Amino acid sequence: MSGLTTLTRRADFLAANGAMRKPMPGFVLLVRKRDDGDLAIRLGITVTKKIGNAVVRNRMKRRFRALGRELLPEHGIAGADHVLIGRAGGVERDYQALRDELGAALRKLAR
RNA sequence: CCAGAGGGUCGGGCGGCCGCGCCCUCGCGCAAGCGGGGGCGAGGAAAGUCCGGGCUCCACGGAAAGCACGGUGCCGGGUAACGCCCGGCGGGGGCGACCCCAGGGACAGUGCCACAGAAAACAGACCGCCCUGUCUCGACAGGGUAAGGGCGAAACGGUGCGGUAAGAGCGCACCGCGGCCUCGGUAACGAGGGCGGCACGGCAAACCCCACCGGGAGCAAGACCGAAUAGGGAUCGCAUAGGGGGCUGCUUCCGCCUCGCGAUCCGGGUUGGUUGCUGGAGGCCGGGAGCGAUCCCGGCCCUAGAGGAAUGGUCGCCCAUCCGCGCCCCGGAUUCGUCCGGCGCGCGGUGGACAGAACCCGGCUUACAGACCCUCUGGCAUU
RNA sequence: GCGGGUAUAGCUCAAUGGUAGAGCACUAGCCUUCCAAGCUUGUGACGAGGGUUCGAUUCCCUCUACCCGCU
Repeated sequence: MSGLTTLTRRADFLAANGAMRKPMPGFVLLVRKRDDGDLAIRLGITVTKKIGNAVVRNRMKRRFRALGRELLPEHGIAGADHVLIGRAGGVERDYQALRDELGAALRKLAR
C-alpha cells in the first residue's frame, strides 16, 4: 500500500481505542498520534462477525481500503494511526456518502 | 395446448477511470530501490465438516496378540477407497413416466410390548354358544367349544363350502406360511410341482449375535535457518528405593527408559524468516469396450497460491426478471357500457440468487434469483 | 483452519420409549394495620425438520444456535 502501512498488532488497536474517536453513520473513526518521529500514516480496519458473513465483511474491508487509499494521503494526519470500525448498514451505504463522512471526520479530528 | 416425471448445462455480458496479489521481462542504478510492459487471478457449492483417501509426524518389545470401542449391513459390479456411484432383486406408493426403503439374524441368550382388554406370547376363556343335572322356571352347578361380541397398534392363519349338540384344519377348494424337489439366474431371488394341517406375534435406528472394516494425531502435521533463554525461585503436602513416572484406547506379567513427585504462587524468555505450496486418482477434445457407474488408447493444455489474508472500488450501456401505462390480436363472460386472462410491440421505472480458496483430491449433505437443453408419462383437440 | 461438547419453564437443573418434574421467579387468594416470611392455587418448556416404532424429550439422520481446546 503506497504511503500507507497496515496495522496488524492487537496492541496498536487497543492504543487507538483510547485516543480520539469520531462515530459516523457508516463507520467509527479512531485516530491516535504516535509522536514517535515517524511521519508514516497507518491504517487499521476492524469488521466484526456481528456485521455479517464473510462476503459482507470482506466487501466492507475492501471499500474501507479504497477510502483510505483515496483520502488518507492527502487529508490524513501525518504520524498517526487511523482505525476504521465497520458498523451495521455500512455496506448498503452509498460510497460517495462514506467519502464525504470520512472527509468530515478527518477535518474534525485534525483540529 | 394443459398437467407432470427424470437427467444435464449455465449461473449476467461489454467498456471507461482509479487500484490489489503472484510470476516473467525491459530500462536506470554499485546496491537498496525507482519507472515501464506482459501473463494469470474464487465456487457449484469454495459452506457444513458427515464419510473415504493422498501427504507428514508419532507408535510399530513378547504383542499387527487379547479385550474393549466405533462403523458398515439384500445381491452383483465400479473405484485408490468409502457410509459413494451403477445395474439388478424384494417390499411400499402412484392411472403412468417414476419415486421411497439402515433391506443380515427374533428356535444363541436377555429384555420390552404403557392404557384398554378375560388374556400380550403360553397358554388360557370375560360376555357368549351347546349338552347334562337340579330346582323356587330363570337361575345355579358340572362339562364341551373358541365361530361371534368387546379391547387394542398387534388376539394364536384368512375367505367360502361341508360338518357338528355347539364348534374347531375336523375335512375340502383358493390364498398365506414352512420344509422338499425340478428348472432359470454368478447371486439376491423367481417360476413350477408336490408335501405338511399351522407349528414360527412384533420390536434388533433395545441390549445383543454373526460377517466385514478401522493403530493414533493432524499442514497450527512436519523440516530447515536465525535470535533469545540456560532449564529459575518461594510455600505446602506426600515420599525417600521392596518407591514413583513414562513406553499414544485399556488390561496383566515380563522387558526397556527415566527420576524425588504433586499442587499453588512469583519472576523471565520466545511469538521471526524460508519451506511444506500446488503437476494432480488434473482438465479439454477424439476413438474404443460396457445396459451403466466406469475403464482403456491417442492428441493438446498448465489453469489462484494469498498469509489479519490479493482477485477490487466507482460509473455508463445492453440482455434476462418484475411493476405501471398505451396500442394491436386471440379466448371467455357480458346488464352491450365493459370486465378477466394470454401473446406481441412501444415508453418509463426496477435491476441481479446462494455465497469468498487457506495442504490437496473423491463423495455426501445443506443454501440458491433466474435462464436454457434433452428424454419420457397422462389428458384434451386436430390430421 | 482443525478437533470436541451442549441445547428441557423467565433462571438453575432432573426424568427406563408410555401424562415432562423440583427449586427460585410470576399471577391470584388466605394471614397481617401494612410489608416480608409462611400456607393454598394457577400460568408457563423438550432448538428446527425428517425417519424407526403402535407410540420419540429419549433411538437414528440432517440443519440451526451457542460454548470449549489447539498457534
